[in-house]
Amino acid sequence: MEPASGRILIMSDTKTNWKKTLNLPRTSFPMRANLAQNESATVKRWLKESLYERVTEARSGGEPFVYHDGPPYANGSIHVGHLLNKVLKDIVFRSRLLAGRECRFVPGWDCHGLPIEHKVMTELAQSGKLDKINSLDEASRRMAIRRECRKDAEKYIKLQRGQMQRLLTLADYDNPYLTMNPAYEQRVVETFADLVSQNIVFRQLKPVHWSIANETALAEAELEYEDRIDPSVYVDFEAADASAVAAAFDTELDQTPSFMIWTTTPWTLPANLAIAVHDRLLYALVRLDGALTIVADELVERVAKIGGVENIERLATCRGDQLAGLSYKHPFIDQKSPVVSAEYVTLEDGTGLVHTAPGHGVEDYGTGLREGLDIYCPVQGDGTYDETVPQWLHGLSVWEANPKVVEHLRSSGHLFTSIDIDHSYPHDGRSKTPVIFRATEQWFIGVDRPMRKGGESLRAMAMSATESSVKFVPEWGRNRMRGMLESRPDWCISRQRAWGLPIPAFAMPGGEVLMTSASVRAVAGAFGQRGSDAWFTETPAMLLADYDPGSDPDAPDGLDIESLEKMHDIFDVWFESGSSWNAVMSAREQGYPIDLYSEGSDQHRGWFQLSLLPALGVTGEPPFRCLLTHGFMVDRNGRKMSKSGGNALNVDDLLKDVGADVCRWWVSSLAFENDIRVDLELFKLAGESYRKIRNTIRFLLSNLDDLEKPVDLDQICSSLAPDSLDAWVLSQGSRLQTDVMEAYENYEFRRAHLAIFDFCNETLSAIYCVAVKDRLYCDQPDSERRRQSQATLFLLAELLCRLTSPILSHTADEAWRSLHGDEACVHMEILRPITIEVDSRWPKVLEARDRILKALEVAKGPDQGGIEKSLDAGVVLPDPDGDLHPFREDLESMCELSRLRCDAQAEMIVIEDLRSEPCCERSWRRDETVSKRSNGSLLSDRDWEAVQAAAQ
RNA sequence: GGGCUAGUAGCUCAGCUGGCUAGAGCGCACCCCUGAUAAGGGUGAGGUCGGAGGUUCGAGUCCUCUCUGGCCCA
Repeated sequence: MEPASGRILIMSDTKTNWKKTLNLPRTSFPMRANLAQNESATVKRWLKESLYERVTEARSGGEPFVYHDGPPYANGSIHVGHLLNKVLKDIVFRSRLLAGRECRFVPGWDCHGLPIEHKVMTELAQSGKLDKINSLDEASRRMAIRRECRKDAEKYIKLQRGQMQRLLTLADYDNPYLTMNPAYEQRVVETFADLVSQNIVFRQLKPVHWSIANETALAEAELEYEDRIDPSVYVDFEAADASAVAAAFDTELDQTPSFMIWTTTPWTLPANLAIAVHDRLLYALVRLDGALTIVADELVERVAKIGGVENIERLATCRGDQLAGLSYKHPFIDQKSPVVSAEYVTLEDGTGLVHTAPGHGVEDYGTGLREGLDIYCPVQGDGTYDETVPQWLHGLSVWEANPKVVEHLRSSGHLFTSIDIDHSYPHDGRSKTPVIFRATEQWFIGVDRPMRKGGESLRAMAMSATESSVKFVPEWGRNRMRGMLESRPDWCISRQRAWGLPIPAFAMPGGEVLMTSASVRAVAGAFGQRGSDAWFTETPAMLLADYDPGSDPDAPDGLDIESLEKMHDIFDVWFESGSSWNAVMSAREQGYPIDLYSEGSDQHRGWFQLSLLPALGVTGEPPFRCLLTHGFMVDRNGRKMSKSGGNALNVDDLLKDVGADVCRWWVSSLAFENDIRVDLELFKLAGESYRKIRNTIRFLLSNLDDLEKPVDLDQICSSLAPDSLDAWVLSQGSRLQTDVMEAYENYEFRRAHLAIFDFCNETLSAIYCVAVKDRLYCDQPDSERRRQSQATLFLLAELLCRLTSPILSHTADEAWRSLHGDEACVHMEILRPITIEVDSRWPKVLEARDRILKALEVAKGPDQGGIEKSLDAGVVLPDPDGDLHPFREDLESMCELSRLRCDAQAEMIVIEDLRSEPCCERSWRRDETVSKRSNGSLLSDRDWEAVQAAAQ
């Protein structure tokens, strides 16, 4: 743009390349992180340098923080959920180390259990090896399976360990805990021995979810509910005594009525031992197309409609309690059974009269116990009937039996009607086959049994611990835990599989069982020495070599070790992981109770609760002081993620694509207690803000090239003038440090993340770095002003490296090494307090900056003068109190102005157009001191002096 | 079906015990810089706070119901 006419135009006589005379940024710290490649090198270097050992050693003597890793299952590749979990834990661990706490982190893996065994069995079947294994004797067969399972677990531990390390997590990966290690197994069994001594372990016949495919009892956690079509049958059970029924209804009868029941599992009818009614419900005696039957009064019309009945004739009604005590004849077995009352009878489905088979249902079982019924279960482990059922059902599987039973009822005239229904039915999560309820002998830990020591029950102790002595993050975890404890049944700890830790019980010839605290402890010792394989390879006498019945007060009478036989149950894997506070933390003398357990919110019922119960039984104290939970991953539409759903993200790809530090930065940005939306886009977004941090650090580093390092923090802080920009930015840094460390302390990683981001984005990038660019680039290299800002930049760089190191563990280390040389490692650092005096008028200065920037924006308008660059502008700033004047020079830099004048008389900001004034060729500022120099160039005083000094 | 929990700008989130014209960052639009340059700076436009009732002088914030998700159970 041409200057206005009449002004003096000063032109330079030279065409010097001034760029060469500037102190421009230089650094080896690249803008492009190339994380995928460089992070792998970092992982290797940390391992080579034994970082975990060195840093944990260096922190010994600090205030202890006891942290315990929950074991993931050693099966398959890690998924995004693991990524979240492990990164959160690593942020906790590293931030505690940064705070100078003594802390260790032992990673662990859950190795036993059905999922591995099922997979191994499937693979063995596919490769044709299963037939050979099945031909072995039972002990050898189990050993063969166990060997395969162990290999499989080891394979995945190795894979997952590599993946977790690739996430830049720091842990004692050389000495992890594995639930299949002998030392671990010993501790688990010892934990069990303590519970046995508390008198709360017992054996009982109980219907359990039974997987026919795997021939084992299943825990709730192993079930999946899926839709399934079953025959829904309405069956007439003929009353045994018509006159008794007539009396109950207070009427007269001309034929024998039936009780109509409803079930979707006709195969359980051979085990029917009762009909349950509700005391307070009203029941009707009705004639349905001529047949006399009894149904809940409210359901008569619905039932009749389902059966296609045309004529409904209500004869009488009575309450359920009138029916209880009557009896009926089984439709195809020669027996009479009672009508009983039960609270769980509802009018939602069926007829209001509930078919009760105590061997095939949890509620039925409860009723059976109360009414003194047999817990009768004619179905064997393989899902076929035994010899106690009618001949025509012998040997049939329950699924084959369903249509046969229906047909039989139809032909005998007992079937009112049958329709197929589609309903939610429990399935074995692994084999995807439907499960049945079946009564079997199982081992339990009783949650309501009084313990020998103290007389309290586990449930009572757990409730009280939940109420008061455990901290929950977030707080609603307490409610959740409480609700789950209130409703939990006795803990069934036995499983009928090969791949697990044997429950050390021995059968005596008379049917009695040897399992005392001392005998269990003896077997634990054997496991510790020889591993739990010993159960399959050794005799009872060998396993009990250290057991002396003579000194065991609980030993059964007439015990003869030689005549014992090993029993075949193994522990629920939850009992193994639930003993980790003992098998890992106590065993390694890390302390008890543990300061923090942190897992997904599903673990309220899982690991948290199942660690709490054994620990209370053994120590009387909860194993943890604080429970931290995170939510679950959902896809971009908020739907759950699953491998089978096809919406899961592959972690290996993610790491290749965006890098671990970006993933970690993303994790730190989450409100992790809620559901977490995961999508590649969101990682890319995190990548953008990661780059902002990286570039800010890069700017700091690149201006330290010619600075003598290190810089003494305390010396700089005490030498800075409180009204200097450097003092201001360091005071902001000090506050950042306090905020971030407090956020880390309280597991508010998001707060730390935002504080760090805002500091880089606003405090540094937008304000401080912009302001000091001119002095860094144009001042003489060793000018006091420049050196002071460089020292400040150095301290800021160190601060950012330290504060980001728990999150950006690779990048922070990379920057630290750029600052201190390749031998250094930021993760060895602890924080130091920053004390600096700062002028209290700084908020006013920043507020003035905002006003000036807005005024400049207005001045851009074509009708307002059209000054588009701030260096073309001068500003007159109202300063009635003289508060701003001391900051004049810094404020000028912060707004990138050529001139700023504070004026006590001015009433509003005035923008001066300086475009007609000479511009310094080197600094591009329109400074008052710009003039033509002896070599013909146009330079300001400062720049002219700098050029001359450099020339010497 | 039950317990716990979430639903605020396109996105990620703040909004404590009810009192503001509902905030921030990213993204977006426009502009500047080209000596942080596959960078940097400035300004600005975006919301009936899932929906419907109710309590209150006043509700994103309390109550009831409801819709859509998540975890754990049945």
